[in-house]
Amino acid sequence: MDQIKTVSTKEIIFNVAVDLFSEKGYSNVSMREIAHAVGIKASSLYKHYESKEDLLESIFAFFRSVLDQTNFPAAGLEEYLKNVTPEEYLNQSFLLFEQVMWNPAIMKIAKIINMEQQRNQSVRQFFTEEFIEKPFQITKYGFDIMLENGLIATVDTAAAAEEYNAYIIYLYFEQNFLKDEPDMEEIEKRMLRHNRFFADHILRKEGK
Amino acid sequence: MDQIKTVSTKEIIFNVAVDLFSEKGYSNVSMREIAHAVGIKASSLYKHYESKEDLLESIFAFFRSVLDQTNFPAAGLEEYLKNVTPEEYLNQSFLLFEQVMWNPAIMKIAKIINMEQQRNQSVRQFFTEEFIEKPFQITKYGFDIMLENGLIATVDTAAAAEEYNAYIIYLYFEQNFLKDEPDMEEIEKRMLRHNRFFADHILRKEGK
DNA sequence: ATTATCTATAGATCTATAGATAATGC
DNA sequence: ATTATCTATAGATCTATAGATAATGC
Repeated sequence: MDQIKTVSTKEIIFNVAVDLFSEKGYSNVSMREIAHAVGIKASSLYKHYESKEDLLESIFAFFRSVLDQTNFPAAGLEEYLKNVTPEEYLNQSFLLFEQVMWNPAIMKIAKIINMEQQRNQSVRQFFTEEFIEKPFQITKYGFDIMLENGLIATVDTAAAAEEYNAYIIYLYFEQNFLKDEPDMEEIEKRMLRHNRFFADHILRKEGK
Repeated sequence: MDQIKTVSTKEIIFNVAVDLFSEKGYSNVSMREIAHAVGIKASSLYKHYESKEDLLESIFAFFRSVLDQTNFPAAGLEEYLKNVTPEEYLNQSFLLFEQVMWNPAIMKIAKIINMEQQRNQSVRQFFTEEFIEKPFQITKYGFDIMLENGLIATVDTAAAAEEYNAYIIYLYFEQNFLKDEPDMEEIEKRMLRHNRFFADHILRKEGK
């Protein structure tokens, strides 16, 4: 039995605000402009959100909740890694990452955070943790396991993990923050090339 | 015969604006606030700059002129490359890059551009060219020469150049856009590690 | 009956200009 | 004499609230 999902006015306001804030920046979007795009008057917005700041905070809260729900499965990783090549593992990891971070709503919010970082230090801190620190830990952990099992060449796994993730974050910066419209096809192509390049030059054992 | 460099009010306004815009974002800084930091009244600003937008444009113009003046010397590169190791070359290139891009004023303006990208597409385009496209061309050119001369391992120089620069841009993003105060010592340390890691794993010829 | 929207508007703030006054340069 | 600053203020715009009116749910 399917249930029809009706979109509440509150949700419409939320989505319109994400669109406009990500395109023009928080300060350059007025409540009147949001209301007009929704199809109501500015004063009516205040029935749904206490203030403009509250609206922004709810966007950040959504971002937090999405990332909080995302747990990259660490359990079973050891077993899994025995049955794949390093390149396959990297490609598989990218699929998980892609679902979360290369998701349209999240990309827009990341753009807002990037523009409005000075406004909310705790959100920027959260973004840094989720986007830089956690991926580093997970990537290093995977490399450590592969190294222990003799599946990859001897390498400084911390340096390798940082180098590996740097490219991904660079790609996000280039495509999501510097371009009007990210090109998902190009992104996937370049990620696959990155994974192959990295697997071939950093991880591959001599003669293999 | 030394000449004392007196700083004009116009220059003071410029510097104060760069500081405030980079800290709070263009839209969150009022002309009154700038004037107060300079020590004059807001109306007096208009003797020096036609408008707030004009002030921002002059900051972007300064950014353009600094980068336009910077020409990485391509002439003589072939000869130079014969007498250094790949790692030494990368370290040397970083010194040039550091002087331009890891310079306090340029870093602040880059931060403004990052925050206000939606405001001025031509500046963002210029930033992309100078920060991503040109460095890629130069880096690839250097790798090509070294490859021709048999100084490095056989490698896809385009992929290698992109990978190499991605880390540098990532580091800029992390330190200049995500942190309050970039740590120059840490940046140099990590750049040197990056160069060594890259030279060892990507460029180094077998058995060398 | 309750909730969502509207009109009208307060009060703050922002950019920019007009014209008076003070400071500077020859 | 010219240039830089000031005071005063116009005119626009922005967030948010008060209270009236319309729409919705039981």
